[in-house]
Amino acid sequence: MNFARGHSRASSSRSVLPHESRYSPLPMSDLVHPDRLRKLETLRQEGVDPFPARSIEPSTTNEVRSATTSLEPGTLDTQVSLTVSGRMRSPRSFGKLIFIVVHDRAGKVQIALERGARESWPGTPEKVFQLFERLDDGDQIQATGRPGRTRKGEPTLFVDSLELLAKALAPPPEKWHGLQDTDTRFRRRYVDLWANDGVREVFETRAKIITTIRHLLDSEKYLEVETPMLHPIAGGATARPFTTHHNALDRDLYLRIAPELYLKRLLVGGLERVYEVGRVFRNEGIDTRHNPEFTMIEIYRAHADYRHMMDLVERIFGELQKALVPAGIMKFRDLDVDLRPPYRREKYLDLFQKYVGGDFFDETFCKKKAAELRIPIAGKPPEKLANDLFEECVEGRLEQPTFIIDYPVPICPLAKQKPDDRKVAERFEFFVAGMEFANAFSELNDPIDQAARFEAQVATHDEEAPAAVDVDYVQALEYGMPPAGGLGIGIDRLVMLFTGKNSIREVVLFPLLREENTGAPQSK
RNA sequence: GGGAGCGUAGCUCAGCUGGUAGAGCAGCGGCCUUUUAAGCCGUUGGUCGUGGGUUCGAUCCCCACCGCUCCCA
Repeated sequence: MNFARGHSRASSSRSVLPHESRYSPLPMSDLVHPDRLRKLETLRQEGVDPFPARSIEPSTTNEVRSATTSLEPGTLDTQVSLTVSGRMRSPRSFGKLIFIVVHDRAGKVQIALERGARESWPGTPEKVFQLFERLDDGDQIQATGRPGRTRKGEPTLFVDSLELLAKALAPPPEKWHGLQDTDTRFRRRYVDLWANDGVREVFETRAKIITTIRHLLDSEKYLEVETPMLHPIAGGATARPFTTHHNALDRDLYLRIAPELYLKRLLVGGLERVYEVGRVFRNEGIDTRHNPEFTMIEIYRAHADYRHMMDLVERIFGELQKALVPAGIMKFRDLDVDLRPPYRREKYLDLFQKYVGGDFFDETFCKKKAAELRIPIAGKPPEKLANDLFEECVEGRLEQPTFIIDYPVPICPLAKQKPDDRKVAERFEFFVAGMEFANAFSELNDPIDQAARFEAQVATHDEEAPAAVDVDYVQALEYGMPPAGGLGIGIDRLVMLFTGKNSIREVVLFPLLREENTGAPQSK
């Protein structure tokens, strides 16, 4: 789409391209700036490659700063020569003195071109000033020079030599406000990451969350595995799958909606403690809490049940809290959330009684209450309606970390019943600030029971139910799966919590967006 | 799915009950050796999201559509 617009710009009266015959057929975006192209051409004519093949391994901006810590303002250390590379921002020219900020992965540092010699230093060569005339805000550059401090004390690299590493033909966003438009931010995440403060930190935190969990599980002797993303039958959760097609096999496949059934096959295989961090795909709407592809971690442990998984959640959240929220208490959506374990454990039916004000299994009560709350009743099975009441009346009130335990059996198709109370299943969900973060149960391992539940699911012909019974999975159970606890945690939500972001799009690097569009009506 | 708001220069935003558009930053031409949102003088740049309607005349009013944000389901 940009291609077409690029063409139209190139052929319009306001052409950006200096040598139209040479450039206009190229599918450049319309962000390419004519002045920048002109400078690029000038550099080429002067024998400077605006996109050189390589650069040297530089010091980080941090290391340059460190080299200045013991220096007095207004001095520089001529005994040291450092090279720093990155994106130049905010060039400020005083004619004989130029300041530039260089951004790299570690942060930023100021560099200075200074015309005229000091006693100890000959100053920046004239040809560097000439090169500067061809540079623009946003270019990738590499500077070598002496660490020092300005009169105001700002750590600064005083430049001996300067190279262009890559010309930026598209201008960067405004230096103070950055990119504000959310849509553009996510479409051009490669700009958002350096043009807006705090964006990169979100993804650094994201990586830290995942490695923290990995380290914990590895230390507890779990094996990290990778199971198929292409599934013959989309099972292990209730959701509509994406469909795809394998040409050689001439067969439809589904992108996985959960890794669960493969991970439990591995329990049958004797691996006993396994986990997988990975993407799952659910063909549903897009909003601030849902992206069609998102990241889950699922953890299975043989000879354990849901109580062990609750303890594991406390260890995981405890580690994350220690690593990311040393104070223990953090703000999330105006709530002060205390993340220090242990966490409250409340029975589902008790919470139902307390907040909904009746009995889960009392259909008459539930219908009356639903009508009061204007929750749609039509066509819903009684347990679904009762659970809707629960979600409406209870979940939002669970501000501090809370385990909801012992769910009614009818809403737990994959969990074992409690031996001493057949009405409830060994299942919990973990809530913080009204949001669900984990879901776990004592896993069903009776192949006969499992086959019957699959069949019942398929018989509903619901769009979110599997289209066929996963006979291979039932067969796996026929070989005997040890008693096991299973746990799933939504990574994106975790990142939202620990970075204080309200939208999943803020914590996914490239969230799915609608097609970019000129606004013209679509032909149907 | 429902409600509210938004879409104007590369970026951030103004634009009064309707008279075909402005600022700051960026760019370009100057001046400037201590800035860090540098400053000063001058200046280029717009299909006002798209399409239709009302009107002598629409960025503004109406309708539809596209996209984004927030709230609700």
